[in-house]
Amino acid sequence: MTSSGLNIITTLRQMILTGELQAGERLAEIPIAERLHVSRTPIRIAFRALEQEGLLTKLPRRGYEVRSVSAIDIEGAIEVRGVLEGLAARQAAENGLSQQQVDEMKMLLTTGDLLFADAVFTEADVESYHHMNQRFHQLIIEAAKNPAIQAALTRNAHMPFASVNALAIDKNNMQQEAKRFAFAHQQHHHVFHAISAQQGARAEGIMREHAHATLGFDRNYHKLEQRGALTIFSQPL
Amino acid sequence: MTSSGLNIITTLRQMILTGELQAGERLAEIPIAERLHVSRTPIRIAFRALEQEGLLTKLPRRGYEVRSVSAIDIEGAIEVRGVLEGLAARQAAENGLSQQQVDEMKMLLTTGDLLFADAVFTEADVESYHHMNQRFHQLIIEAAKNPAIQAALTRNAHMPFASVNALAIDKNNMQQEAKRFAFAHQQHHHVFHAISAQQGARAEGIMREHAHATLGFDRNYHKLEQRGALTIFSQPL
DNA sequence: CTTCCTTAAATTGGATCCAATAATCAACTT
DNA sequence: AAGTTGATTATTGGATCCAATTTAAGGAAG
Repeated sequence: MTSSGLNIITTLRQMILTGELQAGERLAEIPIAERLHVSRTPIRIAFRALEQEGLLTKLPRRGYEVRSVSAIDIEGAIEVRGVLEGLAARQAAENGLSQQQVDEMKMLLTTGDLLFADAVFTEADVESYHHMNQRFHQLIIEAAKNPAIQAALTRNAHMPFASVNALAIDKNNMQQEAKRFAFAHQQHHHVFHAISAQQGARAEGIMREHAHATLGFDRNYHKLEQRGALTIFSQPL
Repeated sequence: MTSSGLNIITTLRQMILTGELQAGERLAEIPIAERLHVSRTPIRIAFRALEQEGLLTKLPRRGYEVRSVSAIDIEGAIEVRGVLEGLAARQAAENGLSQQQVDEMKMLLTTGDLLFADAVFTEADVESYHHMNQRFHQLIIEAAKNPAIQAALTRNAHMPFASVNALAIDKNNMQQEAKRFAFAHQQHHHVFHAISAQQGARAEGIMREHAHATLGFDRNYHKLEQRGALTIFSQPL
């Protein structure tokens, strides 16, 4: 009885995203199969799926390796997410929000506001913000009613985040980071306002810019990464 | 010795795209395996891959089915492609084209021009245009130097085209169709001009609009489809 | 000491076998 | 006659086996 209640693809994806399997690490079927106490069959399927997701790169006759991405790759993926979520925001504005969606968004925005009401911003707050933020973005994508957006995003979502692991924050400088988060959250308010007012073009523009808030703020995240103090969201702020 | 020189995923993808496997058709592993003279293993891998590509939908305990998409899905996917290729055009403009890329694009544009120089526009011309067009778009994506764009597009490329098969043209009305193609080709010229002039925003705008040329021109393609006179490109015009 | 050739190990790809589970159909009971 | 229950079938998921191929290593010869 293997311990995993969930399927192998999910397990492996988590192992990559959490950094348990490091970027550049070479993966062969048999060792991984033994490590997860399953046979090669599900591993083979998982490797191919993860390759399509962009988390693994196939090496001709040497298995797969965890994809490592450059800063350029990350910036490129952020641009892509920007235009996709921008499109989502515009279509959401065009479609209009349901009352239920409006209510939930207001609730999420208030939740975020409260995080910045306190004087201090802790790592626990980052976690809370992350959950709130994730749901907020998901709501807009749902409101766009365009399944192709979600499809394109899933392909991209994890892509840039295989090499680094977790939140794009400098844990040693939380005061500074709090300002970044607060700014990003202001953009949430503006996006919500634009969508509510059916201002599609404006909503799109804000959302595109908002994508850069993920980590484009200052470009020194490479240094942070090397210091091990960096963590990167697999979802935009 | 299996006959297929190419891999199973490609084979199945072609069968779906050409309509040999029809939209809504239910696919079980064993029958398909026998039909392609391979074992279940490669079929299982292929089904999952094709599911991720968006060509197949999984049915809980009943196998897979060829995804059928609605007109709304198609329009949504066109919007997505619009923003992605728009981004590509903008980044291409920002990066600038190499001399080699300029030369090839000019060559492609000339090739297209010649197709419309004749009085008549034949189905063979459509085929020629298709090849030229595909290369033109690919060149812009390459020039963008953003691998995330290509990744997001592959996920989307086939999505809307599982239900219909081939070219988005009304074969019974080639004169009219020729005008559509000619217009789309003019947009190619404009995009090329904007990119060459490093006008990123303009290049992006034209490209976004150009996506609609794929079939958004007149919205009666549903009727055409029902008449069996419709065919849809798996690449934009 | 270096280089080339031969051989063994590693590794993937495909085929088949076995188990688990859900769907379908038929029979039996009320 | 209809509904329910049980059995059979269909179908997927995982494990193991076999073949093909490539890489790596080691030994022999120059």
